[in-house]
Amino acid sequence: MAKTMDSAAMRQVNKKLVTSLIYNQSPISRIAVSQTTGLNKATVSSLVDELIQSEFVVEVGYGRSRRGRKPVMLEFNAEAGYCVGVDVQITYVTTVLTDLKGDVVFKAVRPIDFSKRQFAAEELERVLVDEIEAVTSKAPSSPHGIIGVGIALPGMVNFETGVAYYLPNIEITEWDVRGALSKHFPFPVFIDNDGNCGALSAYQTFASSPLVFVNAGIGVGTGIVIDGEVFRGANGIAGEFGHMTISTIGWLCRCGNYGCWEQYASEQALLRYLKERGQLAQSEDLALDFTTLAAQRAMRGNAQYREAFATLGTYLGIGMANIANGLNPERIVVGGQITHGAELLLPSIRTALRHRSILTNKDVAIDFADADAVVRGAARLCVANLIL
Amino acid sequence: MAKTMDSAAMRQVNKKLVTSLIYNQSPISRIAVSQTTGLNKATVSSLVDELIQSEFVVEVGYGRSRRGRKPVMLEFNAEAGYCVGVDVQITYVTTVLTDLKGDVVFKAVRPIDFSKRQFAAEELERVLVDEIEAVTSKAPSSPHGIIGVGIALPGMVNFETGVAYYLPNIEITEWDVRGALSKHFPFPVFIDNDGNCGALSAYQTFASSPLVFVNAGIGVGTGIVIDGEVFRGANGIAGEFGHMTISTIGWLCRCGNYGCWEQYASEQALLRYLKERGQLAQSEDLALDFTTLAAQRAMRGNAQYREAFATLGTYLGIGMANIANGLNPERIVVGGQITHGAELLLPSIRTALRHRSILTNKDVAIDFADADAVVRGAARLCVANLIL
DNA sequence: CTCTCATGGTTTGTATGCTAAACTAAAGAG
DNA sequence: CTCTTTAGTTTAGCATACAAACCATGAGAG
Repeated sequence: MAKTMDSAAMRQVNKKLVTSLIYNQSPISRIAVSQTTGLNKATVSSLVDELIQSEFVVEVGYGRSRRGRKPVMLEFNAEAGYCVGVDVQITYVTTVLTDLKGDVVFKAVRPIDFSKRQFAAEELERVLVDEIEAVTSKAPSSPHGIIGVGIALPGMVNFETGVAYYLPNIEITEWDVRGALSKHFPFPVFIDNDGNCGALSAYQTFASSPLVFVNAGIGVGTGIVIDGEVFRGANGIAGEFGHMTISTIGWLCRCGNYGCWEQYASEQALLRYLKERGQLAQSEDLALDFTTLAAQRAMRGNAQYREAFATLGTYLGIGMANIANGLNPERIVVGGQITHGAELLLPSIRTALRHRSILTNKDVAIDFADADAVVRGAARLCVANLIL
Repeated sequence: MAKTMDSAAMRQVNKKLVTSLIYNQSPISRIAVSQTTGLNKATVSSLVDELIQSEFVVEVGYGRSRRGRKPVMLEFNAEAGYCVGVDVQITYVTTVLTDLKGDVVFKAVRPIDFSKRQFAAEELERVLVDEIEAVTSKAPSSPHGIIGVGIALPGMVNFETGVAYYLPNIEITEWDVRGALSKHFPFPVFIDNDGNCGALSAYQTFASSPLVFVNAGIGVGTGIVIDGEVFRGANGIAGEFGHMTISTIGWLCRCGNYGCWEQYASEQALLRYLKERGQLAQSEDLALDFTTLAAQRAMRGNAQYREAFATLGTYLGIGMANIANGLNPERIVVGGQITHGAELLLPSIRTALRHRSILTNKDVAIDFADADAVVRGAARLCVANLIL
């Protein structure tokens, strides 16, 4: 049943609203909070008192006013606690410690090539426990300590249950990540698809709604954020636009289908475009820094490389146009390894969008995320679910 | 700013919850409402009193209980008021009067071929006013009278502002429908895209979330309902999956793009498939009952016609798989003229979905809507926005 | 047929949390 | 120094939900 309201729930709603406002608009005075939310200033004072009590908010001196008493400025206390974020990729695991504002305090990258051999879930579990322990030991002491850990996984996961259905490449199925990790840690464990994590961190940066994150690396995944919430669909597996058919008789995809977008807009695709142009041997395989190096060559003026990126951009744009037509997002953010070629891709992405989407979607805002987007989004899971 | 809560808002939330429950689960007792919502029975009694006072709910006798006092059964009073729904299509305008439950009380179809000549907005306005007046005069007297009119339009419209951006085929742009009609009627006027209206009526039938409605007629439009709310995107034009590229070098679409889904999954497409198979002359054009007649031939065993429908079904399924992968809907409902060939289409739709979508999306529920889905959804706009 | 008790629904008292308005605090202007 | 403006707190009042006591009703036991 949908949620009922009572005074406790009412206060919770208002408290969240005030918290979010202070979080996003610091420094801000009580009176400004009252005015922008519409809440009575007495109510705001009382809510702020609670937030100060719990140390999530601090008073940071006085602001300006043309006449009369100066406002007391409030700020969200980023150091009230810390979050752990983990990004599990096929070739490495990145772990970060962030403050509550999402700023990275400590970061560790551990190379592990899941594509080389079969990994057992227990083995990955030990790696994760190690990395999380290493990172939490770096956390400064704080009122709330480590509030939680968020884990971004490359595959189909259920955020609600904490179970990973299926991680392709890593070849792990039906793994209860939350159950496994909760045994080791006193704080809550969140898991999500890496595309969703990227979307969450992009939302923190841009606050656009709806926002679509396109995670283009070895494959293509997407995440959708609507009104600040990750959109998960009926079974928690929404956002797999990477397996959208854009060419009915196209390339065979690892999913068994033909003509999936990810066959045309991923690093794998870039590799193929370069092979087609005779720039790489057929035996060549994806290295970790493949796109970075390819982008460097293209930037140095190699016409074949530039064309390969242009082609990739066109196909990225075609898929983005499809999504734009369907969801009419306010903004699309591109992340993943492919962003190393951002400047090379953007013109052809824009062209494809203008040709292939309708009305205002032609001019949808496009941005590129930085390399840490996914792992910061993973850490963000804690803040999004526990505080805001 | 997001919404704040006060006691009035709290009551409104709870009242809506109780209203919806009675609306959907009639007949139901106060105690059952209390138990399923979790609201205190005193609260339920007080809310129900208000609903009875305003005549939206009536007591309809006693239910059963194993021992003790019999429960007083409550029912939503479908005759407390009436809604008008209008479906503007290229060849006709359908107008219905429905009760608050959405049952059609009166229906009128007026053939008007917008494709034959240029229609001015004023001309269409007069038609709509005529039809709405005709239909409202049939409304039985009721406590709340006509609560509103909802208009489904085939094009890009802004639900919030009541302005139609662009109606292709009818060739009307930037028309303030709400402003024009509000002058003539005392009740509120809602407009929406026909796909969204279909989605809304499908949601009433199935209550699945997320739900996608695919409106396949002359073109293909879609509507998305998430948690009972139509998803409209940033500018109110979400749901144009009909212009999703499924073949990058495919047929030219009227939108200027190549390979749009609607070029492969609409009645226009069926016409082309039949021409390709030599079953129709190249000069043949779409008649109003084209698909109905074609389906009849196919059902009578004409192999060429059957294949044409199978091809159409495959392409419908490809687009549906794309949407399913991206949105992971609980259910996809197909509506529009194409549903006259439902039985012929379903097997190939299912096959395409199984091949082209991932995990649970392979088995997403598929249903076909009846012919009145869009116009009932238009009427539903009133109930959805004014009562529930 | 009467008593008991389970079940449905109402009444009453209380707690919570919001708002409005009065009040206090502080600072610039004249 | 006083007035006025702005920020924030205190107080009083109100709406609403909840809990518990209370009333109403009917089936089953005896």
